[in-house]
Amino acid sequence: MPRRSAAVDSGRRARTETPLSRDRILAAAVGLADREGIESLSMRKLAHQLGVDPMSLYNHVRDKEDLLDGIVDVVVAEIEPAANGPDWQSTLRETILAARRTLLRHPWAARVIESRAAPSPSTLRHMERVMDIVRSAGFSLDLAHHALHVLGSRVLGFSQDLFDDSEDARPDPEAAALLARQLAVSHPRLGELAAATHDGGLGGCDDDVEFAFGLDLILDGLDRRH
Amino acid sequence: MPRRSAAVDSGRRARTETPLSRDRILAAAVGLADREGIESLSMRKLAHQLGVDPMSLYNHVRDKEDLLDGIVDVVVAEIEPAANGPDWQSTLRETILAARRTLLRHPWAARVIESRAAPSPSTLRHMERVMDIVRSAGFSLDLAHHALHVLGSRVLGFSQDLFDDSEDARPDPEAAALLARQLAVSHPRLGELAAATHDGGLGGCDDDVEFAFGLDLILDGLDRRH
DNA sequence: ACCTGAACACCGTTCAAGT
DNA sequence: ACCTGAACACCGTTCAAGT
Repeated sequence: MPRRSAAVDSGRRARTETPLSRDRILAAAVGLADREGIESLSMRKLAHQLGVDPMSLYNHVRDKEDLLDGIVDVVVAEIEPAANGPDWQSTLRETILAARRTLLRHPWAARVIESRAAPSPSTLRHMERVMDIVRSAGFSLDLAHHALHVLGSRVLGFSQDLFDDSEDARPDPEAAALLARQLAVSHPRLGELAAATHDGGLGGCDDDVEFAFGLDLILDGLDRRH
Repeated sequence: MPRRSAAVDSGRRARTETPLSRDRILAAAVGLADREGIESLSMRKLAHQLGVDPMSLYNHVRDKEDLLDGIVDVVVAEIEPAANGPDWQSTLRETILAARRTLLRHPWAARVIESRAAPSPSTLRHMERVMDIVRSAGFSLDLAHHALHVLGSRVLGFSQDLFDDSEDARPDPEAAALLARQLAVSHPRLGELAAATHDGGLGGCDDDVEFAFGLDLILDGLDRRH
């Protein structure tokens, strides 16, 4: 019975609202991933949310891989181009920080980008911008190439902080202190690090500060090799 | 009928061969992932390969997440510690290259490591080694902390080359040349890069060279800030 | 041309039952 | 203590049928 009423809804929607389209599907998929996490993004749930039969999606999307390619392209296209700064460092820095801001809005996106075999059109456009900045600054083709590699995932705004530092992944203060004391026994070098941070755990660092440190270190290194 | 004979086999095995254990399960899982890829690693296939009922695994492993935690720990434990070199740079370099060699043997491992929320015991041991190298070299706690972050996934041997450069992902030469000409129209900076590489495609770079370039750039940068 | 529903071949895991 | 099988609640996708 809910089945039937859903079918009626979808019939109504198809006539009175915008019909199904690839863009509408991709937008809904991004929204679903933002709201419920990427692991909750299934063809079936996505169809349900659009008020449509699961198989209807396949008229606009080849398969789930194609859907993932599509939402990556949508997200990367959100990265706003940076204005030209006084030197290549500041333009490149702003470009990469703009990418980071976009990726922080879609926390699932970094992982999905990594899982794609090839760059999407918007990703190519973004890489082109990065290459243009360094080539215009006079980098040799070879150094520009190295730059693209060493900047790695930073080009797309994520630095691969391997473990979860997020607020809600942190234990409460006394648990963190206990952990730090235990760590100090078996892993003294990590222990002293944990003891020095604000909350006594291994997390608790400022991601923005760490990202900027790494980015500037790389920009400096490239400048010296330039 | 195959069902029944499998049950008999498993009964036989349980008496004549080593019984099921967490270690045996993890070893089989690593082997399965090595041979057929991580996407083929399911609880059901793993049980089948061990000649055992799927649910038997749950006596030694809490759930699939626990299994993934386990195989990450096994792989990272394979990283051999580096001997002390003449300076901290060479010791750290060798430690990170050792990690890279291990991760290259298990191409699926980098992605699984990234998906874990917290470092495994062997990962902590490895990070402890890295921290010990820089602290023994006189790095301040703060700089050592930054170092761990900026080295990022390189500590575990992967540099996050975002897109597939592998041999078999490369198109044939004439197709690559065509792609390069098309790229040159819409993305001139990427086009000139593609034209300059050996096969005319965007891939075709030497991953080892790129990894070493990035690693040395970071080591130099850390040295200057030291 | 687009949408649908039934069906197939998979998943991970709970639970009650066996030894 | 360990193992098992049936069962549940999911997946992605093929295919034949509808409009």
